[in-house]
Amino acid sequence: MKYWLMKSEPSEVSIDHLAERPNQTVDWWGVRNYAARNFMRSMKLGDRALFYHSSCPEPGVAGIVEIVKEAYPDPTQFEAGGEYYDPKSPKDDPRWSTVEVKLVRKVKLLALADMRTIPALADMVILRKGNRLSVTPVEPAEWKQVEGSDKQAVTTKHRDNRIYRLESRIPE
DNA sequence: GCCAACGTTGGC
DNA sequence: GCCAACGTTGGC
Repeated sequence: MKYWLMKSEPSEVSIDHLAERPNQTVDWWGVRNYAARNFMRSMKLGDRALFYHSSCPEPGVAGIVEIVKEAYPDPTQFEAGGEYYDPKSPKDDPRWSTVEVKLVRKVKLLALADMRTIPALADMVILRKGNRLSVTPVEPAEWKQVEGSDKQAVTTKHRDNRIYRLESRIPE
């Protein structure tokens, strides 16, 4: 299984759109960049992706999604007059692809500003200067770091005065 | 709104 | 194939 990061503008599709429709899959149409497209074409069923909010007041990782349908031709490239129409895309060899995802879970927002302070994430593609790719690969160690970032360590003192640490998931 | 960084286009 | 001009992304 591979890991990815996929950007979405919350004004278009936010993590709450997915959370409100838990069983609905989301078609990731509209990618018009070859590098991002190639990453989508290499995605496999069951791969997971960080759902990233971009171009918004607080950019960052808002959730985790799973790939539920592998790459197929993006229908919007053939919609004449549409915003994503590409007249140069051959019908018999479509230029643009899309995948479908579904929500695994929402996470407590891991803000971009905070990601920059986490040493384990220093090499993330998304954090590199000038990076604009809307779909990027994520290293397993980076994934582990982000995936666990909304687990809060709770310290409890018991009667015997020993200290126990529990991992508890923060709601939302 | 600014601007850095990158991708795409098209003339040559 | 080069590269200048232009367009887009996206954080700030």
